[in-house]
Amino acid sequence: MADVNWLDRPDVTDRRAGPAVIDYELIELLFFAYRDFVAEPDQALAALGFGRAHHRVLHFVNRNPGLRVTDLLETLRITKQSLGRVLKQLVDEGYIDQTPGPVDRRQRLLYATDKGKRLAVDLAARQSARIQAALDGTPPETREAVRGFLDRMIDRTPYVVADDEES
Amino acid sequence: MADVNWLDRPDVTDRRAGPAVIDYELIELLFFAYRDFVAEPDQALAALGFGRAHHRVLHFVNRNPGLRVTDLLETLRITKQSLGRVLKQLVDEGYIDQTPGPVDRRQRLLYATDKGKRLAVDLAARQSARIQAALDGTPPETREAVRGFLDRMIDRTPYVVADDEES
DNA sequence: AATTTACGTCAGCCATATTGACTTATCTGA
DNA sequence: TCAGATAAGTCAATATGGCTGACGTAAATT
Repeated sequence: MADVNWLDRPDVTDRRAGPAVIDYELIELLFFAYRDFVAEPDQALAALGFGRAHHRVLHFVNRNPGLRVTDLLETLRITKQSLGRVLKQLVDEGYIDQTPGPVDRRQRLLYATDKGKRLAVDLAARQSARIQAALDGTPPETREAVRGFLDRMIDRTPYVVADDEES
Repeated sequence: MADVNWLDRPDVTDRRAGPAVIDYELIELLFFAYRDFVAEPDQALAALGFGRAHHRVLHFVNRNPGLRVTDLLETLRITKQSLGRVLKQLVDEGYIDQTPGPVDRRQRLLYATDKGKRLAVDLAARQSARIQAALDGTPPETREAVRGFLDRMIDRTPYVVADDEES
């Protein structure tokens, strides 16, 4: 059952049709790192009957009190219907409050309740601990290099929400 | 519709119950970076009637010719039944070949076909291009810092496959 | 010969996403 | 003022990718 030694392996890929060099190492490290990065919160959430989708919603609401539903849709890049189900559960179970926007009363501004804050912070603390362990003993430049790299991995082209109607 | 400026925001979290400092910035950058990292292959795959699951299987088979089904299960950390579905499609549509193990004939060693290799390389090239763009203009230390960070983000505790029977 | 292993399969379930169509309330601009 | 746009919610159907549980079969191991 010898482990497959994925990391630091020779590149045996047929690259006749591809570019000169493909960074398989970082591609695979990103896959494995992200897999384990989300696995820990997933476990904690499962005990509450929640999933990854609830985590994302609660996280961004907690981080941005008074967030509008539309903002959440753009951030998560999911549809209103997908969000609806998950958000409803979080509201019903007392993790998130909705209040009408003071200026635009069509809006339902979202706030994490105390219970919601506690869960959000608990999950974030686990993930942060993993990050800090991975940075442990490295100079500040390491975190800065990682920060810059991840930042530049993000699409900067403005995201357009798939037109629901108007087509 | 002003964008929510997620990055570099003040930490408004109630941390009474949490650790002194939570690295929200890297937590969120990881989410956004990974979201966009997989979104591009997803689009290309959708045109072929495949999904993210097919991508992962094809990728690791292509990278490790002669991989056993068991190895793939450990790498992806999914069940045999889940793998079965997507693997069968990839085999049926000529992206992956299965051949009996020369020494242990119970094994079905997996190989990407030429067609499979072409798709795998095409997808990897897109992801690699994104990575290279994110590293563009940075010194070699940046890639090394990222590599080390991601590597240390991976769980090192040996993964035990959920006992199917033997319980 | 008995047991274990590698792999596959049937059946059903769940979570998360999708598209499309429609409603309600509210805001905004000509 | 009122027509149209916008914010949000909802119903229904569908797809994908996971899961558990239960079996089956062939081949290797002890």
